[in-house]
Amino acid sequence: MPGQHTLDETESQVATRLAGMDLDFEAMAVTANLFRAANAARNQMERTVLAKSNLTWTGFVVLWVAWIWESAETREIASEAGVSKATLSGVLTTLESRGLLERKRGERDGRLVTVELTTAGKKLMKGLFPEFNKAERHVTRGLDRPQLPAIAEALRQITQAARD
Amino acid sequence: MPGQHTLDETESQVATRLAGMDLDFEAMAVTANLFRAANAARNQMERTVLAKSNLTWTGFVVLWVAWIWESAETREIASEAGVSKATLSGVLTTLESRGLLERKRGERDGRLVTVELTTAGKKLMKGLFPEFNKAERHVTRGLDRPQLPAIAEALRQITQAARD
DNA sequence: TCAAGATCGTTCGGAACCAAACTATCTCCG
DNA sequence: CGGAGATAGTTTGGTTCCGAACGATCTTGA
Repeated sequence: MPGQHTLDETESQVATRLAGMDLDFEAMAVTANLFRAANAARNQMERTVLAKSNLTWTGFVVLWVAWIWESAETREIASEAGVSKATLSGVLTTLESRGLLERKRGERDGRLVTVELTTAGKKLMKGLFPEFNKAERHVTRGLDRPQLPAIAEALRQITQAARD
Repeated sequence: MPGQHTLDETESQVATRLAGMDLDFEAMAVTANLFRAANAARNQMERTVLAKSNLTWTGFVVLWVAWIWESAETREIASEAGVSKATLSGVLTTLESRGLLERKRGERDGRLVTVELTTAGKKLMKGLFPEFNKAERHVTRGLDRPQLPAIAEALRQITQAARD
């Protein structure tokens, strides 16, 4: 497959190309591989799990958050899903039109909108999530099992550090 | 800030909500935090580094790949940047119209297109990348320094495992 | 040599994405 | 009270994003 570089090739090219500059190469390696890993995992899961249900990544995440919290306010969902409220608004419209969730105006506070899965939405998630989890196991299969919690914790630290 | 959950709250809600199901919770924690971390880091860097140069994330990554490899074929760039060739085509048009790079038809193979940064593009990257690296250091500052290479390696493993 | 098939980048249609502007609602305090 | 300001979600305008269909170019094998 010409034109394809291995991870090693890329990283050594980076090292030579940037040699002499005052850079933190270890931090660079962590973030570069963070994005690569997230991207590769996301693509893999879109292809193998989500495509057959005709769901986008964001659509799935939104459904997931609403499913986990039984019922959630939109700004919670936006925050958990990592999208802007503008994006969420559109995605909710899409999912609502497919009958997977419902919007409900807040009764106590008329500005708020609460999201709840429909029966069809719940059914979909119940069937889909175990498959999704299989894919999660698949993409982490190269890691030492006992190492897993430490890696999750390191990633939490990055999330924390990036939030300010 | 009502409607905001901490990471801990979210994860414990997940645990109770999915209790009893036959799931790999440790793999789940790794991937969930992988996406959270990548998202948070990306948003942080877009805001603090890229916004002032009016660059999108993908635009920056594309420039970065072409910069590192001096000159690159589009399918390389698409692969490294983690976007489809369709997306790349549009992004290249945008960046080309801003005078940051140039497309060149392959001479030996008329199907190929090679991308090269213009002087302006090189100058931009030379000034921008050190700042970008500062942000990389920033988002990894919560990690134990000696641990960094191991984390990068774990992320490489995930990338590898997700590629099939 | 020259069709059949592979491979490349672009185009197309539709969803996702965001910042900024906007509407509606609530809160606070004079 | 009631208006000023804060907060919530939607709309708008413009880019990014992808799969699928498409032309153009190269490769292969009879």
